[in-house]
Amino acid sequence: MAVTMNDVARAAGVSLKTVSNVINNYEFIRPATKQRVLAAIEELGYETNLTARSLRSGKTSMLGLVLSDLSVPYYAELASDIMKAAWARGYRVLVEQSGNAAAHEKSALQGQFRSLTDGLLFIPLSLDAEQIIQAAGKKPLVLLGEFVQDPRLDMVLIQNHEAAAAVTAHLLAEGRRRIAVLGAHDGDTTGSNGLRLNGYKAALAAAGVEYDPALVIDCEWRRDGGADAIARLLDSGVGFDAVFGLNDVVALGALHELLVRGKRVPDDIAVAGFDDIDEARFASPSLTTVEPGRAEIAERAVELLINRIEGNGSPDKVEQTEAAFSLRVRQSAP
Amino acid sequence: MAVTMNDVARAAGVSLKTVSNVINNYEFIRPATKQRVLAAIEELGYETNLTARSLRSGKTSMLGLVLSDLSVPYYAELASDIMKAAWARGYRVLVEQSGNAAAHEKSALQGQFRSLTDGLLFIPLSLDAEQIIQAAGKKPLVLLGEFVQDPRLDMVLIQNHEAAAAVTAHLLAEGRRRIAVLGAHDGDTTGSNGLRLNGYKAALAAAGVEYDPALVIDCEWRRDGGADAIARLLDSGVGFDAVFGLNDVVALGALHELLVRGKRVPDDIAVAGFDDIDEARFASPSLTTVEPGRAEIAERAVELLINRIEGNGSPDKVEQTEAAFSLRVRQSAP
DNA sequence: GGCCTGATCTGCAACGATGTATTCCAGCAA
DNA sequence: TTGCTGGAATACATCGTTGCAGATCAGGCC
Repeated sequence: MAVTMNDVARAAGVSLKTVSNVINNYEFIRPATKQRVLAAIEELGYETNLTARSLRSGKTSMLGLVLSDLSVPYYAELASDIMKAAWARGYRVLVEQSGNAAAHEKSALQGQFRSLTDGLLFIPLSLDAEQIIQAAGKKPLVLLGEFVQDPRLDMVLIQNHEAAAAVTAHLLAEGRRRIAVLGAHDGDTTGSNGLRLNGYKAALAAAGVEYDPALVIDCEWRRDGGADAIARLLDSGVGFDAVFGLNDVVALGALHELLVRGKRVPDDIAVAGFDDIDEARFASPSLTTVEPGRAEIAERAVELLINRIEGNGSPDKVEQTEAAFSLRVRQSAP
Repeated sequence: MAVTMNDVARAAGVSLKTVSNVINNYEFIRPATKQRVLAAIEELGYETNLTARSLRSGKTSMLGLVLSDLSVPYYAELASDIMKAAWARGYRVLVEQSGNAAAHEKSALQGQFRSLTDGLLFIPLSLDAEQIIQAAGKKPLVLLGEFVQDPRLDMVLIQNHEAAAAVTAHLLAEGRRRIAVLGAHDGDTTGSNGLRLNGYKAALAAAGVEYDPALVIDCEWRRDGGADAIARLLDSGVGFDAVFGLNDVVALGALHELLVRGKRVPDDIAVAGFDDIDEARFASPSLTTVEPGRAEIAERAVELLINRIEGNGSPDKVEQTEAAFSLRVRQSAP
């Protein structure tokens, strides 16, 4: 079997507990003893059994990350950043794909998944704040600001409204007046879709341009969703001179379909997205979009969660921070 | 604190071990007792402590997945598939990003990461077979057939050679004769780069077309790598009428740069890739590529690894399977 | 010398589950 | 009645660590 602390202790001629103390950097250990223990560890090739440590200490040094699906580029890139940030602080990340199913999200919040982690980073898509508060246990939980907003929960937010307004304002400044929105339903007011739609409306209003519900097309936030949506819009005969995809893959799907249909981008129709995934820079034409502060979100969320876990900071004060966004103007909407 | 088996046992008026037996579906339990225990579990909201179970049983029900970076689309999509396949069999996946660093890969093979998992799925990029065998412990290990090939190791392979040959043959059949290759060095013979390059050479030879080392440009397997590489090629003045990016992002980076430079694709230059990431279908023009059997790879690798873990199948026989690939002809090289 | 202090190290219990061995008991054959 | 069988439940040890309380010992001070 594997080498245990007991073996190391025997080899070094000290007690098991002293080995434990050495490993945990206990202050009062004679240098000579420490050397002896470290030598024995080296010689035997001892590795701490993390499972046993977890059981005893009640900590797993793992953060849970709940998102819909890693095959969504924005989430994959965010997950990568989060894992690096966690790694740098001595934590690992266990990813759970909810597939955007409410039941699955709920089980991730309370089930055994929870017991494997010291805290959760959660990108809710189906559950609302009330359900989250209901389902969540006592362990630290930080929401990543996509859909849900609530004063009772720690979260790191995207400036959905402001960023969407900035994109829209940019399109308006270019002279576009009929800007289609893909990925929201006319009535939406909450969630990323609603918040971004409202940002869009606000920018229109600020520019004195009339809001036309016929330009708002709902779709799945996927490439094929964007392609379908723009196809429907084209077929409907409603006129438009720009497209704002509420995320990049929707915009890219739409861009593809526009080009297939022989539209010139940006000459006939400008296209803009939201997320600034790596792909946006290399699309043809490259995609104008908004960078929501992904690196900052990952960094802050991990930091906040770990502070909660380790009991740093003010425990009673709910922390809500917003990441800084920035517009990335590229060829699709120069 | 959390509810333990002991609490459940007390509530149900049975011994702790009986609760354990119920949970583990032990055969001989009176239905009435089982009911009582289940009721108590329900009432108290008991959840198995997986850490304790792991310590006692020596199994974590977690698979490790070591890859370079989740922000690489192919890996993200593969990881998503793998997680679903594992989930369906009652396992979770713990992802470790090696960042393509040998030291990091090595530590993932032997370090504490290993002790958290029952087995490892490994996509080696820096280590060779010898190093892997040296570093790997006794726990099950399945390589995902990207770079390394060795008769001593379990693995699920991509048909790098054949698939690359198929792509090349397709370009040749179109009448292309000067096909640039991006992502390999002229001398490469091993690894995905070498194997794919060899497939390319074989297809050229089969068609009686001369191999020109000047058309082989090495680069990082990233979008910007592909863009840089094609820029260098264009600047060098070497003539070419097609580009084979050894993976999709390289091809897409090249495609972007070609269009920026005013080349018409596919009229002036055809472009093909390798991987069939979702993005390939929606690029403009859409990217001709080869689907390496990603879903099958994920499924088989997980199945094989779990069989190893659970001791099914023939333990002495090294398992090596190849996934079926298929060419996806799209606009960039019709 | 006796006592106190603080550095250093040790022993034991405990985290929450499972494996093994054992007990208990009803049913049935002898 | 006795003995046996096998279903059903249990007791106890155990996985490898860490927390806690305590033991040991040298040095300083009265």
